[in-house]
Amino acid sequence: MTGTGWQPVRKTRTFEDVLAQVERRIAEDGLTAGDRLPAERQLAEQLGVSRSSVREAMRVLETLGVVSSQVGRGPDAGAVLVSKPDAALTDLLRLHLGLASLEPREVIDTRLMIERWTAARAALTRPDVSVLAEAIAGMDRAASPEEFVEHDTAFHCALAEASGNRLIAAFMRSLRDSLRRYAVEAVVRLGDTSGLQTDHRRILRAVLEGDPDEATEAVTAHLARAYPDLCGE
Amino acid sequence: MTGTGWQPVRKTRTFEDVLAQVERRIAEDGLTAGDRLPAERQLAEQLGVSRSSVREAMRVLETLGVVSSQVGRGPDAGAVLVSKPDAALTDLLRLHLGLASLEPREVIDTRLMIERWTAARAALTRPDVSVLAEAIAGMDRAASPEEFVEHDTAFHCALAEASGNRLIAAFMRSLRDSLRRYAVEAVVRLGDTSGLQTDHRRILRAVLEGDPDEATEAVTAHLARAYPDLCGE
DNA sequence: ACCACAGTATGGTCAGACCATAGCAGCAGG
DNA sequence: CCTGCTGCTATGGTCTGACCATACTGTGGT
Repeated sequence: MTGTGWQPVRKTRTFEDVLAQVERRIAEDGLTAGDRLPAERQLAEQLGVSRSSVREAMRVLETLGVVSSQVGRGPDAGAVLVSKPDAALTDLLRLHLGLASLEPREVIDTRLMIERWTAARAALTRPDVSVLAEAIAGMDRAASPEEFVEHDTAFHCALAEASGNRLIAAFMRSLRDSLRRYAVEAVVRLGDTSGLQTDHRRILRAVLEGDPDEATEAVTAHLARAYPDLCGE
Repeated sequence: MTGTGWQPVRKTRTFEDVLAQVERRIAEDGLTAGDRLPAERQLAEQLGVSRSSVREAMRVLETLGVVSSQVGRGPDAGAVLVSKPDAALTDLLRLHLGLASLEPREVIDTRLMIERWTAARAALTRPDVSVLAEAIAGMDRAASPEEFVEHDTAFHCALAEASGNRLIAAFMRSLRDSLRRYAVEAVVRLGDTSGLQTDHRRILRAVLEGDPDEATEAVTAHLARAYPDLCGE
């Protein structure tokens, strides 16, 4: 694993073989989140490799949010299959942003794309809007830009959850994590948050009334207000 | 690293400390793709940890598409910073699909979202369409569903590249990799690919004429034809 | 019934060794 | 002077075996 397309003929490393075996076992045995993997020493013996190689494979799986390792003993100890792609996506975005191999504009553009989609979807599914309303109230009470952004994140992530697509929701959470700094900057730059709140209420109203086009329009206007230099086309 | 939000108070493991140090060094020294990291043994000595811990950290960075390790000696040997998020995203999607923690419908929905965005963007930027035309010609020549899907993937990925957003383009490539099986199934199920080709030409025409709304409409109709059971809302 | 304690399986870390690889430096021969 | 071979060396990749901290498990005493 670790990439299907690779031009170099590079010999597969031992830990990659372990990864392939584990993945095969997951597929064949139909393992899902909550199931346990064999212990490291046991797996090493089964596959005829050293524990180091097994550990490196575990590290990869852990990075991808597929397993979680717990020390100690008992039913919850050892390597357990989980489903936490959020951390992996967050790390991915943060590191590539740090490497300057992704520009903020690209990440913010992606966020706009996701927001438009989730808003329209949420308007169609008529979700429970109490979380959204609570987030707006939290922003009203916020005493600092950081606190405002915290509730703002909750609002937009709740919208993403409401869309019913876990992949897109996970992506949204990771994007917000990576963009927290820019979000705070945007709030500070604006100074007044009343315009943003007007947008939030307009989005909430559109979702409540089940009007996907209006919801899309509302989030577009919202992000254009927050990042005026990036949303002009 | 490995996730910013974590409720358990778990003691930071050594390799996580190494990751944090490496990430700090990347940020402080302004390292970018192409720069070299210290050798494993050297890094271990500098940080006062064992080589195993350094290696586990390297495995994480490699999984996230941030470094690439080359054996041997010389300027290209050792751990080099790269920027290859594709493999990481592909592995992420494939594993979570295998774990049944993501359903195909969610991944296909995500694809629809991205396609609509990239088509509209491509129509606005008026890209070089020769690659798109060549992909369509390749599909005309295709002798098998697999070959057809190969050129189809090239077409849609080229559209994503044309949008100018590397993050979204990378996501698109990963989605196509993960969905290859479903794409082939869809082509086989349809039997006749002339309808799909009509769609492709319509998309190309919309991009050529710089009509983003028509481009969006065209890809939506295209995916509705390919996955009729998933695109009804 | 409860509690204290030893047993044990787990992941986490370390030290040290060996291997294959691939560039590099030096030397021998033209 | 140039060319080609050869040994050196730094690199990642792997293995072994050890030790630690942790947290459940079972036992025995109260």
